[in-house]
Parts: sequence; C-alpha cells; structure tokens
Amino acid sequence: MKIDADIVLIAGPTASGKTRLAIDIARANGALVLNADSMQVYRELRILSARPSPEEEARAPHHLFGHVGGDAAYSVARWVEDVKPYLEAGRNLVIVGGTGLYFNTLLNGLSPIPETPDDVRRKWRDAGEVPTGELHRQLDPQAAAVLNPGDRQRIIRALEVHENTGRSIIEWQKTAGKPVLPSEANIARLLLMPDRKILHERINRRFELMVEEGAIDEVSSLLALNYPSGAPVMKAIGVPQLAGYLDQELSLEEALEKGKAATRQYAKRQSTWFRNSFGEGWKHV
RNA sequence: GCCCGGGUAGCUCAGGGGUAGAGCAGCGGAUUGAAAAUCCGCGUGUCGGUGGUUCGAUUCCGCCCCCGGGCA
Repeated sequence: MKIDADIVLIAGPTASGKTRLAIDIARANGALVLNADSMQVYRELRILSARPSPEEEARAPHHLFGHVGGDAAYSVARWVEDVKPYLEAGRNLVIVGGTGLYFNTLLNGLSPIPETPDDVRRKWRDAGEVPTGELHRQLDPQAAAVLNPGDRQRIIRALEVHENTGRSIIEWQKTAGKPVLPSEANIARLLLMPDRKILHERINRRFELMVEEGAIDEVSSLLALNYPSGAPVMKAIGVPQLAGYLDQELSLEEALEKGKAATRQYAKRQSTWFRNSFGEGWKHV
C-alpha cells in the first residue's frame, strides 16, 4: 500500500493492526518504520508491549523499538530527541504507535521548560509517604487552581518545575512549543479505529497469545533485574498482572482476566484521545 | 420424589410493602519531559414466571420453572 507522503503517521488503539499496516506502507514507500509507542521502546518487553517480531522487523527497517533499557529515565522529550535525526536526514518515514502524547508533541511541540535535574526530580518522586492532598497544598497558586487534587503525577511534575525554575508550570505551558515535524514535509496522518466490540475480541485473544508466546518468562526476567517498582516499564500492562501470578497472588485465570481488562481500559483511553484530539487532518483507514 | 438454600445490573452479591444498591466489568471525558502513566465523571435493571393479598408487591402468600446441597 503506497501512500503519497514523505512522512506517514499511523495511530490507533492497541491491537488495531498498526504494525502490519506500517510494514506494508514502509515497504511500498521505501520508508523506515519509527516507533511512537512509549512501551515498545523498552528492550525488556518484546512480547508484552506487542513490539514487532524479528520476522516483522526483517520486512522493513525498524528504529526506536526496544532501544532503551527499563532503568532509563525515558520520556516524551527524549523520544523527540531520538526522532529528530531521522527527520534531519530527510528519510521517508512511517511513524507508528499508540501514544497520543507522542503524536501531539510531534505535531505541536513541547513548551520550552528547562530540564529538571535528577536531584530535584528524585526529591519529589520519592515523596512516597506524603499524601497527594498534602502535595497539592504545596503547589503554586496557578497550578493548584488547574490540577486535580488527586492527580499525583501531574502535581509532582508541577512541583519539580516550580522548584527548579521558580515559575509555575502553568506559566511555562502558556508558551507554545514548536512542531517537531518539518513544516515543508508532505505528511499523511492515518488513524485506525476498529469497532470497540471487535477490538475487545482482538485484545482478549492477543493477551492469551502473548502468554502462549512466553510473556510469563518475559516478566520473570524483568523482575530479576530488580528495577524500581515505580519505573514505567514495571507498569506496562501485563507486568503487574503476570507478576501477581508469579507471586502466587493470582491464579493464571485471574491474571489473564485482569491483564485483558487492563488492556481494554487502555484501548478505551487511547480511543478517547484519538477521537477528541485527532480530528482535522487524520484519515480513518 | 421429599427437605433445605438460592434465582436482583454483563459477573459476584447486598437489600427489602412506596418500582433498587455495592465491588468488578462497561461507558464518557481530561491529557505538555513517567503518558500502557495519572486523574475526573456516569448504574447501564421485565428484582425467574404466574396468580393472589394490598391503595401499592421486587419485597408477603400460593403454584410453576431453573440452579446448588442433602435425604431417598
């Protein structure tokens, strides 16, 4: 399937068929496939993150898949830095994934907030015992007015930015970022949005397939690395559930059910994002 | 066949003469350096069927059906 564009963006919820479409287009377009999925970047999760198999990767060049370790402090900012060299090289690209934030950043950029040094970041992230409501009370007035009192992750981010820069994150965010994609490029945006019922069936089947293909061993190897429990890779869908099975807190049946449910819930959040943020300019395929 | 227990939301179950709730599942929404994260919102229902009592029955009574368990 050839697409008349230098850069093809493919978005869609998990299990919607992105990988296959990306490979087809990359082959037809002579493009390379870039990953836009926040979990497929992690080396340790090939099966559970539904990363393309070695056979699939052999059908077209794949980049930014499994290229970082789960102990890395990865983020959308680092992902953008990883993508830039490919844009500068002017290659034909297929950028595929399910992370709405990554696509938004590609198209709109990030506000120019200074990077938070590790010590400041750690100070707030390690505030484990402090109740979220207490952290919310420590926010600057602007952030306090905007952030939900229960939204611990955004509260912590706002606190670290304020401490590091002396300015509210809300102020910083008023400065729009610069789009990452070059304005002169010919860009096609494709969105896969299968019917919810069909998607659920595919998700359920795929989770069982993952376990048949060795997802439990994958989790057990990951656990052996002793990464901090808060590391993003440890929160990937399927990891906590299968870890629960390995710890004998869940039966295999329960772990499967919880893993499938978590995946369905994730697909729903993705669908919400795409439905409401990816309007104009995205073609449903 | 008889005796118990039970049939209430998709699932597990609570309730009880004024047409019903909880958890899970599900649905809607937000989303600026952890984003597969994090957060906000929403009960979606012939209360097994059918007669009766009652102003009013999902609730009480009768009969029937179904599912467990026990006795034969």
